[in-house]
Amino acid sequence: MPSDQTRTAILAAAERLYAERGFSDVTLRDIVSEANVNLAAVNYHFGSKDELIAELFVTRSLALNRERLRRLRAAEEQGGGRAEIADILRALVGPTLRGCLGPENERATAARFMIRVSIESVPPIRRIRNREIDHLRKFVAAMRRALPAHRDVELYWGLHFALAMAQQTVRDTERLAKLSEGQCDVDDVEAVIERVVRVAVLGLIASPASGKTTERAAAVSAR
Amino acid sequence: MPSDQTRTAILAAAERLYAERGFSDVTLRDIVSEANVNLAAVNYHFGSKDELIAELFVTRSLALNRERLRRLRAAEEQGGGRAEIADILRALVGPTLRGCLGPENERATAARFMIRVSIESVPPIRRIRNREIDHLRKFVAAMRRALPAHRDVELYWGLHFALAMAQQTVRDTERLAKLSEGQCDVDDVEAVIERVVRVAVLGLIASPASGKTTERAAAVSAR
DNA sequence: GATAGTTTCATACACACGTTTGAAATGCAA
DNA sequence: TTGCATTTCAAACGTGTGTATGAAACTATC
Repeated sequence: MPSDQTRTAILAAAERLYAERGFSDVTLRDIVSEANVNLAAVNYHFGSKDELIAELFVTRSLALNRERLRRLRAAEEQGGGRAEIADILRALVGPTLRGCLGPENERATAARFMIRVSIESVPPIRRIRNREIDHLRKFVAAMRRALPAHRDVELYWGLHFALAMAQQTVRDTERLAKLSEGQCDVDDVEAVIERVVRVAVLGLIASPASGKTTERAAAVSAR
Repeated sequence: MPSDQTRTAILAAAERLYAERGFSDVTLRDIVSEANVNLAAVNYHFGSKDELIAELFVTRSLALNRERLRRLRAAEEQGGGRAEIADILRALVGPTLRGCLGPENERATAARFMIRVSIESVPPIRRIRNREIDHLRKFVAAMRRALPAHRDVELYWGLHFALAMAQQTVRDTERLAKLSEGQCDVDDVEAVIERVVRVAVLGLIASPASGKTTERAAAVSAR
């Protein structure tokens, strides 16, 4: 029975450091020092540095996608098979933001790591990352049901922008804080989520390709 | 009189490679090979790898900021000192997108390099990057004049989201293309700019903090 | 408690990196 | 041409990296 104590310690330390400093700036020696294990332990338990990164990515990617889908299904179930567009986007960006922002910095590591992944393209990740497309397609399908009058292009752009705002908020919290001199409260995660969702929905609803844009946008913005 | 032929070749090659593959994946040997110069030339002309990056960044950063400000001033002049919010955001995201997207890949290098800069935080850049805050503050000031009823926080978020959508579009063109199976046309740069500006403006106008959100959002989306 | 399998450890290897060196080549003024 | 400064070049240096090795320590089964 292998005691995966060392394994776990390595994974935790690696994720923490990668999230903080990025892949290229973290060496195996940094990781083993942080995890208080021997240098050779990484290669013994994971085979190589790349496989360690890949394992981290697969684990977190699956968890994030599962959480997103869980919330999407819940929203669709509640609406009898058709979820509101706002709820769909909330299911998409919520898990990412919740994991990255907020005062409690412990759980932030996982999602911050995923953001790193979306930035730096280390070889082992690029292969796995194509699966994300399929995952996102499920959200496009849900959006299609929510906004049947919209052309697909508009939905793609809407999803793209929603993710853009969420990820950039995580990535560049520092700049936003400096620019606003702390006025933009990133600790209130739910408020940030609503903000992202609101703008994304507005952009979708008011899309020039769909009819009745005026009333729809007005209805949303009046909430 | 120093013939800066080598210098220029190094700068061009470095920018091209950094834009393509990021800083950490490009070695000096890659650069000098691409530029067809000797390995020692980099240290002779620039002192170190970091100083080469810094020089690239300073040059491009100044150029981008200058272009942005030029367009902002033009918009303000045309409006008699007060520019429309859409024109302000256009002046902000336009130069970035124009430099990065579009079919002609030659000029794309410069802006794509700047995007890399905004992603990877190599030490020499982090120092210089604080100046960007001051630059962005000028746009906040212009936005304040355009939307005097808005609280500053809303303006910060609006600017943040506009930049987010622009930068993510540049950064993740590939994912958007794959997801939409080529339906999202990123080659029509001006259309992309309008798309980003429109969504950002909608988010600002319909901001819950300002009065009369409904009519404003309706007016914009009806255009 | 002996033994086989698993895990840890100190150490070393091979390599790629940024940088340095000193000589050769080049350009330019007198 | 001569003399001097600038620029190029091949080669090497030192360092930090991921990985490999083989012995030691540990664990569990009989």
